[in-house]
Amino acid sequence: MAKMGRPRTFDRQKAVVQAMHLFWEHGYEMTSLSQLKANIGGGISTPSFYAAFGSKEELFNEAVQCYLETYACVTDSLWDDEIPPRDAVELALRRSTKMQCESGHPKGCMVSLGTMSAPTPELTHVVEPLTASRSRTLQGFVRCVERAIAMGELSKKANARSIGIAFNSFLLGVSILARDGVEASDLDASITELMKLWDIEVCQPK
Amino acid sequence: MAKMGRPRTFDRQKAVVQAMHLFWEHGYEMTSLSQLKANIGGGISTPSFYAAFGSKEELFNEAVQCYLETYACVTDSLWDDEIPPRDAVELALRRSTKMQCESGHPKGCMVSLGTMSAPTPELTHVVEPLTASRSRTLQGFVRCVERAIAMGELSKKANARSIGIAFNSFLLGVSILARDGVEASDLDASITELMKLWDIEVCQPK
DNA sequence: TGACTTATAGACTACTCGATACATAAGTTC
DNA sequence: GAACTTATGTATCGAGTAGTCTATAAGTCA
Repeated sequence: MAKMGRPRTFDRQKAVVQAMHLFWEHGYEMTSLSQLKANIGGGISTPSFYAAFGSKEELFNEAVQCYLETYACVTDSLWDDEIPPRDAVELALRRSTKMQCESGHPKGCMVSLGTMSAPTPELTHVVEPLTASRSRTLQGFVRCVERAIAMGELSKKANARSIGIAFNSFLLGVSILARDGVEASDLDASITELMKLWDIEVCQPK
Repeated sequence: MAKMGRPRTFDRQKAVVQAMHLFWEHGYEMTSLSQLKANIGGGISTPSFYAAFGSKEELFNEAVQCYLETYACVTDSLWDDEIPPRDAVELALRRSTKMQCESGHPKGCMVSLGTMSAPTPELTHVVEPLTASRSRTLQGFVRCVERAIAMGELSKKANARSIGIAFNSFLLGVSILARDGVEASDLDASITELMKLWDIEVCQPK
């Protein structure tokens, strides 16, 4: 049975993607309803917007969900136990950096740059999924180091949390550098340097 | 000769510092005139604000200048040729991280977090001093690595720009981690790990 | 055909934004 | 004292914010 009532003049899923790009670029608060309406299916009216999405906040949540299910997957290797931990870390860094510098969408990572998106305490909950995702990624890096220690690849003396924070902090910084226009090749080369941090912790053969 | 006219009811320099803290926390756009007025000397009126500072943008510029001349000095070691380059890098990282986690002002670095402060192209110039400062800091890190190579401390094969980007990206990430509530001690420990990146590039004695 | 359902368009609400006009208050200088 | 200078308070501006009301258009179902 087909849907009843007057059909929508725009593609709802495409609209969520367009909204995601706007929120990604400008943050939650700085993306206005006018911008969103203007960029959805060649422009829609206010009631159409509210009928389709409920509110700005609900659309933001959908956009974040969409981001997490697509672009954010570049760091999935951090939780893949099939991949050797060193490769998992390097893959996450290289894939994420490459994604953040791609054309066709805003530079940087929506999750990282979302720190400033809701500067007032009342709006903290809006941006909570982003905070949670950052926390999860940090845990992912730490987890890989822990796995390497458990496997005997890294020394038992290695500080998993400190090393994990180092990799994670580097990756967060990439968002800002990508926004500032640093070339993807430069960032990729700096990952090669950063990975030496791993190699220096490797257990020396006796 | 004392100043003519009715005296101001608030301390202008203190007001700039208070404004700096607000801009630091919320960014340029998300800091409203109401907030600024309310937080200056127990509350001032609109005309008093404009008489004293000209406009929101001019006050922001003053606040940025104030930041650069005070808090931002934590990375000054990067341009101090009296300090051995490795120490200069480590000092900049540790001092900046410590400052970013201090209480008494917003967490993170105003310069780093200012990326998102002016999301529209028309406002890019407002935030230009912050962009310039980020670029300068990156150059500072690269410069230290170059100095170490010239001194023979680091291998001639070392890629100064890549290594500099790695240190700089880490430090940019610290702003986001500090906002997210990561402990200063954890960040400091991760600096210890990161500095191994330097040591691995050191010329091996033959 | 007519009842039902959903989306649309235009007008409008209450509020906040940054910024200004005008009259007045509070000082210094002569 | 009067003239001058600067800051202040009240009241307001036009624009933009998120969101709502009412009526109508455009479909499906019986």
